[in-house]
Amino acid sequence: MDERYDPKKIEPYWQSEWERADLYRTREAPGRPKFYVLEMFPYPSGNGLSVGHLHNYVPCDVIGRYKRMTGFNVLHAMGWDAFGLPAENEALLRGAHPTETVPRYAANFKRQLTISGCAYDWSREINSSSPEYYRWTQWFFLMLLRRGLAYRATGSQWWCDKCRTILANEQVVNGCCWRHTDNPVTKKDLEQWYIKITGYADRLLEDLDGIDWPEPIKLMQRNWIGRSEGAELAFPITGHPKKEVRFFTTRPDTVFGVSFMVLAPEHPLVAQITSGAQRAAVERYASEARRQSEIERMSTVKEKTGVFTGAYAHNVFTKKDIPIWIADYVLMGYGTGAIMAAPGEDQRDFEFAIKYGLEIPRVTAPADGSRPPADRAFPEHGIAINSGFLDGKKTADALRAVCDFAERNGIGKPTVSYRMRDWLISRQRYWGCPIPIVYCKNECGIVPVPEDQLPVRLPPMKDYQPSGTGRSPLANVPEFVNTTCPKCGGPAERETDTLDGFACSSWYFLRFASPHEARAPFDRAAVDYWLPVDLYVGGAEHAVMHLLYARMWTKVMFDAELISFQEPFPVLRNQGVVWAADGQRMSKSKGNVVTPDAMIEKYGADALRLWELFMGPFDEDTKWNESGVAATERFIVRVWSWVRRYVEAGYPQGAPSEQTIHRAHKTLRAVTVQIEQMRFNTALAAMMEHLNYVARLEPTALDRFVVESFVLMLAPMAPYVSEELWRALGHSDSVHLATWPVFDPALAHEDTVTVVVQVNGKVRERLQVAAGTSEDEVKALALSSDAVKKHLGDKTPRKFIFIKDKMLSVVV
RNA sequence: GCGAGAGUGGCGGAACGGCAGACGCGCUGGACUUAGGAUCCAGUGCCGCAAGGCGUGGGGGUUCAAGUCCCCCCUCUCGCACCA
Repeated sequence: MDERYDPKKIEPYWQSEWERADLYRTREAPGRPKFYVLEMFPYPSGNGLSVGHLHNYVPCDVIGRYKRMTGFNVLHAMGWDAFGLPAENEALLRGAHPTETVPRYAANFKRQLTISGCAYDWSREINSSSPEYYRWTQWFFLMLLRRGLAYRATGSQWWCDKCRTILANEQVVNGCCWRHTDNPVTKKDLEQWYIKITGYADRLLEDLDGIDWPEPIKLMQRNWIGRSEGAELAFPITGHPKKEVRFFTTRPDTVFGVSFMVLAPEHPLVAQITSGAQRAAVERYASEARRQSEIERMSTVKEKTGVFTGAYAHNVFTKKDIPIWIADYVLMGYGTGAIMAAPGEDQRDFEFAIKYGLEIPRVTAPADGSRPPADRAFPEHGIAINSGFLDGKKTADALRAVCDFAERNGIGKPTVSYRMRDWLISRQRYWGCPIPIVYCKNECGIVPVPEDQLPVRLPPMKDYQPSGTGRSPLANVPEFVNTTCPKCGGPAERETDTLDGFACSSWYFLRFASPHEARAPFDRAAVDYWLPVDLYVGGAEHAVMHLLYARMWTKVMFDAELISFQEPFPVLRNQGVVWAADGQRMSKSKGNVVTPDAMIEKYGADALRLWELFMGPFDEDTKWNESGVAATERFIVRVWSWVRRYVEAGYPQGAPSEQTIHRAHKTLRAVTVQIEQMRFNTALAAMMEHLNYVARLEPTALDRFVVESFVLMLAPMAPYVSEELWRALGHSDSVHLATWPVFDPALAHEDTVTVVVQVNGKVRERLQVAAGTSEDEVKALALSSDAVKKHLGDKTPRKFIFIKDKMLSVVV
């Protein structure tokens, strides 16, 4: 064993030894419990990994290695979410083609993860942009289509007329195009594919209760789904005998207070009912509303605006005709795109009514009998007033009464509305999974590509420019577009849009179970064995979309009887964000990125890993500080010297003191418990504390258990140095195939404890007593203590509170 | 605006309602050294010579006992955006 710890020497050596032994290959092991640990599917960016990314990968690796040592058959694999906008943008800006860059970048990620000591079964590596993979993404899309969960509808997208292409939200900067920052973007209507995720809204909501996820994430999903109960009602439009305004409300009890209605500017009724006199103003307002950038629409300080359509609806409750307005605060995408305005009970309607001088009836009074406030709306529940047959009813009762009335009279019914909308899955992009659909020019219409003809391959394109029509660049490839109809054999065109990248990441966790299965997306037996994922780890930024889509696809597969579980990730944890030393997000443009490569070069991978674990709680944000890596390297050096002295002494089976044995077991207990809880920082602190003690001991005051248990505890966290130390201790098998040491609870138990004596809540004495000492004994000891006597003075204790092995509180 | 999370030494952070500051960084002193940005030893919340007192963003409260529980307020971070 070398005198000096030299990571540059041992890390590459063990790396190649492990590869030679194929150490991390997951082998089927019947009879052993399985554990599937998974990190969120990364996009292999050209910038490579930073030390921030490792804050996810290293902890997962520790869990995987730890579980393996405790007898689990562990699945830990890695793959690439390789389709997507960044690769395409890079191609457009720099001419670097994704078919070349993606494998190169992925290889770089793999290299970085490997030198960082992360144990993946690389034989299971997958890549969502490979035909072997996206063939099955297409297969899933067709399954959704078959089950009535995919449909076409018009949706509007951002459009830059200089790029002559569709823009993603993130490509719209200050209302202008990202490449033409002085060119305002507009909206363009396109026929696109949607996934009917709203049909799963209730299940997605209910099943949150049964999964072990961080509460904030669950809450975000609940808010995103945004279930609200209410009623859908309709009022006839005056002067248009067959037309009515259908609207959703959560407060049907306020119908007697409805003094006007508001439609979304995009509402189809607008064109039909607007009066001649108002037409010009309405059209002007509608087109302005449409042009508004997201930023403008998001502004909360913006004053409410709107325009009268000149048309009236008939409030069937008050029997009054009420004006119909349009306003951009009513959104076409929610409910029916129309509202009944109850300005007395809704603050937005109130503001609108004030501004345009509309009537503000008050139909809800506070339950305490006071009057509603005059200067604002009263949106809380209360008692119905000025409301005909509802008068005197509590809000909840009035609500039901209106629903009953509406149902009896055929003007509406109770309804549930969701904030969540269907998933727009079409992308007008080249670098994505082609949508396996053909449009027949004869009679057949929309025809799915038969499964045996999958995959629809992405054609190689050397130089792709936008089509200029809003279709993806694929529209420029005649060999791709022109095809024959699978049904009638006649001329047909292929769908040129590609699938949203979230489609690829909605099922990848299944693929790792049988990554090379060629006849199906996955092998049922392998999925039954490995899934669901036992521990899923990723950033909170994926709280909603990815996790919701993946959950929905899982439920669809369950319904299709392809799998036997309904939740893909029963346990989810979020790692914290590692901020750069300057407090900003690490990014190449800010020049504050710290790479694992640089840290490994300077301190070694083990030191980097330990610092990733030690720098703070795994799930909390923290700031990068390089001096910590130097500190964990020092820790490793101290372990090295300690073990080396023991090895050089001929690893004696010495005579450790009772205290040494106790400390070894206590540390082992702490580390075991804390790794299970993913509290790596305190686990490592316990090991440091233990080392501070044992490092002073002579080798003859140690034994194999004391030394080896330490090396074994270190193994998941610092795999290289622990392998080297393990071999130096005379083992011929890898430490990573060894078994996690077991602590003896009796030995880990404290024999002597410090019992604190408080007088009136202040600590006045500390007594060293045997664990389990009785209250009477402690009391006697305490009362005979000078310090306690001094603070008691001549007062008599009134009360004693005794917590065994902890404290005695004396109240006088 | 709504929702969520967080405020503890010079710094990162520990702490089943029960000894606040584990562990580490930094700093101070010392040892060993030609040398030290190496290693080892000691010290290190604040005030105080000491006894002791004060301390977990601020203010109240519950309790024998509060960083931890309750109420009000302040600051920061993240997420969402007029959801009828």
